[in-house]
Amino acid sequence: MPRSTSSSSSKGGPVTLAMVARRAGVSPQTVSNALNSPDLLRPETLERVRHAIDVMGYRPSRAAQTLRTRSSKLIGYGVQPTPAGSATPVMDRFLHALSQAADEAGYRILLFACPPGGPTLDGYEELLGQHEVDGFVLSGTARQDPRQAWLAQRGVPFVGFGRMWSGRQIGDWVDVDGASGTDAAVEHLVALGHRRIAFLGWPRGSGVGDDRAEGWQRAMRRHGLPTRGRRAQSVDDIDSARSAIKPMLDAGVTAVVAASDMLALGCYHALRERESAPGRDVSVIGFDDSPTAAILSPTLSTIAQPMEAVGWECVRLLLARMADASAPPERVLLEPFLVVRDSTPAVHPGPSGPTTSTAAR
Amino acid sequence: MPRSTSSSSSKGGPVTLAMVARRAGVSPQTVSNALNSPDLLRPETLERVRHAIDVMGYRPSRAAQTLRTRSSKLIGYGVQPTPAGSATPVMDRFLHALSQAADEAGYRILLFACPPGGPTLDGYEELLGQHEVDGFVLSGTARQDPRQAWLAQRGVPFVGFGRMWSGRQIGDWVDVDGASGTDAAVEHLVALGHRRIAFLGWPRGSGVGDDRAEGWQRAMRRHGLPTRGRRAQSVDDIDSARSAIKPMLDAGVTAVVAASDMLALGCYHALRERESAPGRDVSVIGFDDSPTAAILSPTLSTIAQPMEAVGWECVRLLLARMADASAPPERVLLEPFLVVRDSTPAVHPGPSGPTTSTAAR
DNA sequence: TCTCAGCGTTAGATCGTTCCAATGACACTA
DNA sequence: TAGTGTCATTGGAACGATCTAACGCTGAGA
Repeated sequence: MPRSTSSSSSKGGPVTLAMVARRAGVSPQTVSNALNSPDLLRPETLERVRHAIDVMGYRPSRAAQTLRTRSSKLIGYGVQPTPAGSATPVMDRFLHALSQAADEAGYRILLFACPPGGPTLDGYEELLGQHEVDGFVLSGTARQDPRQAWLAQRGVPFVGFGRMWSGRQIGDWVDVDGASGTDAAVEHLVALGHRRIAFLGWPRGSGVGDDRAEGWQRAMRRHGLPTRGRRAQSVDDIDSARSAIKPMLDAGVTAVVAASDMLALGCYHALRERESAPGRDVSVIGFDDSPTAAILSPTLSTIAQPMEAVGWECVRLLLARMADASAPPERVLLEPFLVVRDSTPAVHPGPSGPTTSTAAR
Repeated sequence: MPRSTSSSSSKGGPVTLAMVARRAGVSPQTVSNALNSPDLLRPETLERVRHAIDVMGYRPSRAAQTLRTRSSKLIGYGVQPTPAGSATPVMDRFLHALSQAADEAGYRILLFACPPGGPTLDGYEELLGQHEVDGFVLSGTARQDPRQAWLAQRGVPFVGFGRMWSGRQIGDWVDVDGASGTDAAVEHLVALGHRRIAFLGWPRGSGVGDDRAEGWQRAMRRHGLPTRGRRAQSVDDIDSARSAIKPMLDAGVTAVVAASDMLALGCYHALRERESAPGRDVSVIGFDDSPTAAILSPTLSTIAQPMEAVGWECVRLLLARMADASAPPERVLLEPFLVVRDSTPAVHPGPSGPTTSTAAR
């Protein structure tokens, strides 16, 4: 393994295609072909060129490639600062998956700062104007997000993490099936013997929140369980959540499915206030698997979003879109998964007792 | 303000320097000068060129600039996935500040995936080989981090977020003064009337942990308070922390300064176990201001790291290094700040009572 | 009177790569 | 033998910017 990467520091500039060509006794174009269309070369020539490349530690210059091919192999991603204490707590996983998936396809992720307020188009325009990126990954796509339409209009490939909940769907996106998550949460609780299961969600109108509520509702109906009067709503704040869930606890629910870990924590507080214990007296399931969930006491069962998979899928869809701009839009809905912890113990000793034939223990 | 940015989509390719030159009635080079050294142009020519640039919506092509100047205006940053439940909870703030600061200087941040284990050099080598980046920002610099030496050896500009705790200092870095943070924590507690203040840290030998311990120690000494037998240690895990702090509580400490929020949470558990209440009976201060801190009950007072400032400083130092490779290394130590919450209430009704003249209220 | 530095601008070469059209060598059919 | 086609390779021209050296002219210093 020669791999003398030091050659770049041995003499003046870096190793160029022409230098490799001279050494291998071929023309520059042949070296280019050896890299981009190896099947055009005769095997022995290919071997010779490859050897020269290896010995000299040659790496093509991205700048020159970009200039010539008009493709930077860069994907733009706008980082927004976390608004407050919540949201995207696992962004690093997403970003890691994103760059890893990009890397494997020969792309890289280029960051740029999105202003804290709503996402503006300035940053996107600038990156495009300078032909710096081939496409974008959007995240935190809100309702009525102007970016999708703006990008679509000028034919820029993009993929969103998150559906558009209102208006016409534009472009490709990857999202997590919140309904499926809360559905699974209900399934889990029913299997543990619960029948009076409340849902603590956000005020109606937020797409994500309504989606999560819907999964709870459909699972309840499937099991013939009542949903009327079992649904509470609150903004994503502990104290609001605490008071919002009280009536449900008064009504004797034995389990709560919350639309976020923050809301679930509100349940914890409401329970403690009435000297009940989360987990022991009332089971609680959160959503998002925030870092906090694992260290609460009792540790919080929660629905986790497969952030790595989201990252991979974003890159996959984006590459497909860049390969074929006219392909029909692709939308991927990923399944979240339930992380069972201590807030949903296996034996449910609540007032109603187990009603299904779940094997205890 | 014409600013017809649509011109790039009106006809074939993008607007080039030559096109602007033709329109302004000057040579391409003059347009280049208008952008890079405006003082070379006669004011009227400058105005004419600028007008043409504006009307045509011209933006220089980064690829061409990079090819010619051999400077990509890109800064590399390796994203590591969060190891487990801990660390880098506020990475998005850091990244946002980083890209914003870079943007303002005409640079951008390029991500690449660092393997989960130790940081390898492969990624850095590849980015350098292709001349994709002008410098690096390193984070999570561990003791004996090989990257610093490797980069320094080949003259690549870099700046680390985090000191090197062992071995010779290499290159520029930005770090947060942990000792100053714990010092401030002790100051705060003393002002509230506490005198028996314990420190719960990590096992000796970790640079960061020892640094934080040192601040507690020096502040205690300054106030003539005893530190012997007041220092507990534990790995960053709730249960370990809980049992580690027990002896201190038995010894009657009225406040605990912890080296991390996780350890602080261990204190909470230890206190509850003995039917004491964090905040009411014993004050607790954590470190890092993780998202969890604000939602614990009682909410946890904690030392927050100025992540935005760290980001800015990283970029500042890196740019300085790129401008002058032979300048003496610069090291920046930023002050963390105390976020006062409910775990350190103003009135300390512990067994010893307030000893200083803090206004009760 | 002669030299020379400075003025704002320009022509031409250059960075390292890929695209396009054309090359020569070779085997195949007619 | 000439014609046709395929294959592997090549020369030259972009891509869009910046760098260097020089343009013709003016006014100051010798």
